[in-house]
Amino acid sequence: MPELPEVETIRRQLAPKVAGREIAAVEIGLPRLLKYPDPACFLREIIGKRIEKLERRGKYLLFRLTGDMTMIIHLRMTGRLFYRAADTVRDAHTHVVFVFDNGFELRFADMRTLGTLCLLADTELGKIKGLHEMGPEPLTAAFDLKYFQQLLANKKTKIKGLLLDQRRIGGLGNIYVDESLHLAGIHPERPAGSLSPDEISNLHQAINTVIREGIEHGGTTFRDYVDGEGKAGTHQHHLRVYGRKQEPCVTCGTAIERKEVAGRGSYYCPCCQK
DNA sequence: CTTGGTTCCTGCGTGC
DNA sequence: TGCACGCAGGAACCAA
Repeated sequence: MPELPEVETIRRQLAPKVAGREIAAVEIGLPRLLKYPDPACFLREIIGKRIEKLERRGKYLLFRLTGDMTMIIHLRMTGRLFYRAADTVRDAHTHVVFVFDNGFELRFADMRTLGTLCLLADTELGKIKGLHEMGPEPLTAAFDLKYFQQLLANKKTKIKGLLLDQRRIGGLGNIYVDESLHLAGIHPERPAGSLSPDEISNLHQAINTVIREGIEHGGTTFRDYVDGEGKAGTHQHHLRVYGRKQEPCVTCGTAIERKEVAGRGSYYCPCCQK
């Protein structure tokens, strides 16, 4: 499942390839993935546009186009983007193909088809609520300790649920939240407001650490994620708890437990996460 | 303000 | 070997 480090890896890899490319044609195999505008309008607007640069905000990819327009892609669970020569065999579940002016294509493939594509004028980007209302991201100046302290203060909600809320912090998903909580030694069900100042500081640092490590390792390939060339990341070899049910904790050797918290499968060490 | 449930979707693991 | 079932979960949405 692509979270901030996976989407950033894709962005870094695709950016130099798609920047400057003109979109000569688009093949829409599964129209319902185009959430806005309707497919006919989408086609009419995007043909002939050039990609000026590729940006990312949280888990969204932003294709900045000529004519002050932006195409927004969210990969959700199993979405993938591939930059491939037009004469190569298409990957399974390829649903939308952007044909460039240089013999290459950008292909959107998605096994579960939960991913979304939108095309908007820059002035109407506010229509994408998840983007517009997104909180600050780890590793940015806005996500400082003071912001994080205020975020947790007096909150009764479980810390895991709070960390997953994109309106509060942008880009975290299930894997990196579990990793952050383990690194900081905090149980996922702790009420957010119950964390001590030291715990808040440790967790803040842990979030930045796991996100930085995730990016350095080219993302986590737990099941489906691959980058723009179809290559797996390597961070799965560095996971501390996620997916390690009944395996020994890397810190204390206690068997890792799995439990549903905030509606998500959650892994934690019952010994070092209190 | 909050939390919890539902929906979307399909490959795969499990159990019989 | 085959089949039914339920799980995986990001985010929008709704109800309480």
